[in-house]
Amino acid sequence: MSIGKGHHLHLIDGSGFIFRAFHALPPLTRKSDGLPVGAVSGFCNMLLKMVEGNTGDDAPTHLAVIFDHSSKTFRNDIYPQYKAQRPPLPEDLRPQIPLTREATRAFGLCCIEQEGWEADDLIATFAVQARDAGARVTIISSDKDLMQLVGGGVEMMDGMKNVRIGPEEVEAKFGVGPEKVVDVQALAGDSVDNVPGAPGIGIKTAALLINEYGDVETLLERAEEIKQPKRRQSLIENAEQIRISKQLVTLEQNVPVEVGIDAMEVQPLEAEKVLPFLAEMEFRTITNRVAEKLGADAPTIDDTPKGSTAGKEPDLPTMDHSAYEIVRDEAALQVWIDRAYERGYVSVDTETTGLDEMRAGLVGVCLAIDPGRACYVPLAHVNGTGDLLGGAERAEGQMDFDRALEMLRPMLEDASILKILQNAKYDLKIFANEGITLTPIDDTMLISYALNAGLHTHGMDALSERYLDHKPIPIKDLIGSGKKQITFDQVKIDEAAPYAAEDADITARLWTTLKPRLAAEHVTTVYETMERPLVPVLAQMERYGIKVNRDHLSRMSNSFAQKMAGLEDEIQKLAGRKFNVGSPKQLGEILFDEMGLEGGKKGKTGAYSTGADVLETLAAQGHDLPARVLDWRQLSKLKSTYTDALQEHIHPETGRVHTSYSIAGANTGRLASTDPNLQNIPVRTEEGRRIREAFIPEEGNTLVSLDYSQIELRILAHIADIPALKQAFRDGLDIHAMTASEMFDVPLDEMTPDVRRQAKAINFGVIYGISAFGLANNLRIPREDAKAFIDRYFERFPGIRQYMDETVAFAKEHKYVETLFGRRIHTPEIGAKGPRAGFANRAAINAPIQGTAADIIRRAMIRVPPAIEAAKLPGRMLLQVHDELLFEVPKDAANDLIETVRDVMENAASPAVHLDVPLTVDGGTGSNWAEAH
DNA sequence: AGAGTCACG
DNA sequence: GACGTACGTGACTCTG
Repeated sequence: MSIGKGHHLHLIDGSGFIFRAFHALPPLTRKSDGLPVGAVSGFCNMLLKMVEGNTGDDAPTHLAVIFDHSSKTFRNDIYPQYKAQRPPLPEDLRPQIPLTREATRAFGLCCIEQEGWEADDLIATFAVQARDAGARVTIISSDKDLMQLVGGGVEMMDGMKNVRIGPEEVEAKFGVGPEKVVDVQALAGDSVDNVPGAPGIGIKTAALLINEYGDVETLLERAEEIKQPKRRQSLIENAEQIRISKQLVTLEQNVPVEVGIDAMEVQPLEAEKVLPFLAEMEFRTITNRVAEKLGADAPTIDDTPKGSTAGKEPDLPTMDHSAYEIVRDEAALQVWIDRAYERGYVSVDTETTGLDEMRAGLVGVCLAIDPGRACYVPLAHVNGTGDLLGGAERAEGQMDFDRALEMLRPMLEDASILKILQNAKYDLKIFANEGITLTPIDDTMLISYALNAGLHTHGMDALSERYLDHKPIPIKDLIGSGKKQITFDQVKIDEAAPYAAEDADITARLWTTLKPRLAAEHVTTVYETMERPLVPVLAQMERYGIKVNRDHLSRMSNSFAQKMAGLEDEIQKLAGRKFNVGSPKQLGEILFDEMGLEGGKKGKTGAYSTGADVLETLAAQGHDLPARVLDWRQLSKLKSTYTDALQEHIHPETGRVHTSYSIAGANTGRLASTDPNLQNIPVRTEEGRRIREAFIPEEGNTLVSLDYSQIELRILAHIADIPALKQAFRDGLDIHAMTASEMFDVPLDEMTPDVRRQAKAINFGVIYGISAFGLANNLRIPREDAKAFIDRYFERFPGIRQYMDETVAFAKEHKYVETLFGRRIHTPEIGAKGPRAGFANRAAINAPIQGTAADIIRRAMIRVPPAIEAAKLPGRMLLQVHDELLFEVPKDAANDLIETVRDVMENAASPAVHLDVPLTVDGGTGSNWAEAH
């Protein structure tokens, strides 16, 4: 049924309502776990009123709730300051935002939001579509920006005050009719949204002028005629600003909407959808009211307080592999897509031919609607393994690959359907290969990471066994291992399906179990601001890769090989026999048994230790063999790990190297780079630094490197609250020299490099949870001297000792520590007996510092792509190395890029945290990474 | 598979 | 008083 005459469309301004409910209602938290739900409660009451109150002739036939999607819209391109001064979302409101979406869907209502558009633009578009089709439209909102839409069958209703707003009410407010509202707004401006308007002109004057001249354009053309000098001057001087203001306040009525108004037809309230949601929120009154209205039994609400970690496990149906469906045709797939739309969220998993997203092909897609309801959609399975002549033939019983993706695409890209994944970045990249942008997403791996970093790993198998008490089917059962390993497309569909669908099922179950704990354990903000938004950013960086000069690496490899051969000969001559220089065991025997050198220490395995420190000590005593071995080892390392291995990682089609970042690997919040690790490319030695020369920009471009200066020490100065350090950073002093001066009473202008070096080692030592032994080792000084240094340091900076003690005490009490941004790093080993106690204490001291630095650069990385786009720059972010970001940018835009990114990086802590020390960022450019750094 | 070594922040 | 230690990572090689 198409919308038209006799129909009545209600468009509810969801975002506006949430804010009003949040501020108007007293705070309310869910009894069982403290989750703030006041706004959700107010929102549900409003929805209920909508559903209940609309029974007469005036009842809507169609209804949709519209939400703002993100803050960035075309208006920011026109005017970057638009809504820029808005305070951040209150902490108590943030976790409620997704819940209001859920509430809308639970009430069986159409829930709409769309990337790049404000709710107002969507409302305008739908209102005009419905009006033009001959239907009546009521916009439920009190937002004055929507008043321009009133008239011709469109009216507004203030949902809270229950007041109708027609053309008369609009005129009473603006002094002009609805069609002139934008002109008045353009002149008057709006301080809340940062619309500039004409200074000195308010609504009254604006209305006067518009009534006289008709519209903004005519007014500006004839501005000279205005008698009042102030007004005339303001209009003439601010003409451009007024025109921009009009663009800002004018709602877009032609948004390319993803949902049609026909889909908004009102559905009857379904008890089985709405009651479980209300019960889960623990809204007793509303639950009972709705149950009564529907003639259904009200579900029992269990709101006994749950322990912070011992949340009651949801009752999940048992794993049943035979319940999984294999989807082989369009009709069957459509049923699952419809279910996803009905539910509003869906678990998704992909099966592919390999683990490297840049080379893997999509083999099948799994969907799970709820725990236990999952399917597998085979797409590219083959029979057998193929032969030398070409690929194997396509297996029977699969739907067309492209057709399936075209059917899935709208759902996968639909802003109103949440896609739940385990390790979302992987699937995001696989779908990106097919031109599909998966959004929005939730990631069970990252939910677990936000909750449990430090307690366990966050892979699916580990999470399933831990939280679902279920061991998933091992992939090896299907594809084998070692030489006989096959790829997933060669697995028979009937065998693949239970494994594949199970993964989506497990993901759905993990989400049900873990997601509610985010709010209960107060890490929703961590997840929402530093984990979830990072996924698409990293996916893009990884897919883009960095160009590497193969010839450069190849030449270095050859040169290293020659030098190594020479050293090997020399070493074996010195040893008096042939042996494997790469074998620490053989080397130890040569050095300490055969040559009888002093200092041989056996480790727990009974082998001599031949680490660099041992060899260096021997070399310093004048022994040539260990000195040669050190040289050999350096070359061996550079050759095998870098010049050789890196070449293998150059992608045949892109000519670039595509690393993969693990988001949930490091306990502290740091990223880790793998396959290849691009976070440990040599830089400390001259020889090694030449490897960085192989990392180059595309023709006409340059590499830009921006890195935080001393970020961890700055964070330490802030957290431990050390006035002298904070002041030194504010004054832009050499922090190590200043520390040395303070400790050793040497004036800054008499500082020697060696004294400064010692102070630097102490500064770093503090970050690591200093010990006399560690410092002595590092500086190669007697332990007593190291201890004296540390005592002196604590004496001069007493806050450091206090920070260390307090952090360990906090860890002992809570079994976790926290970064400034609320990231929790669990410290289960704290309080252990024996040598592990020291480890745990130092890790606890280090984690808030390292973790806060990691949080800051994560925040920067999330803000960089939109900032680059807002500045209309062509640059791309390529790599992250803990405190450094590397970019590729056309040469003529390099300076602008540095300016833009530096601003983002230096202000990345704001507004969540105000640091007492400035963050400073150094930038450089070059035709390779060595130059740029 | 684990230990040893060494590259980075 | 002894324990044995700098924090966080990943890749490669040897070895059993």
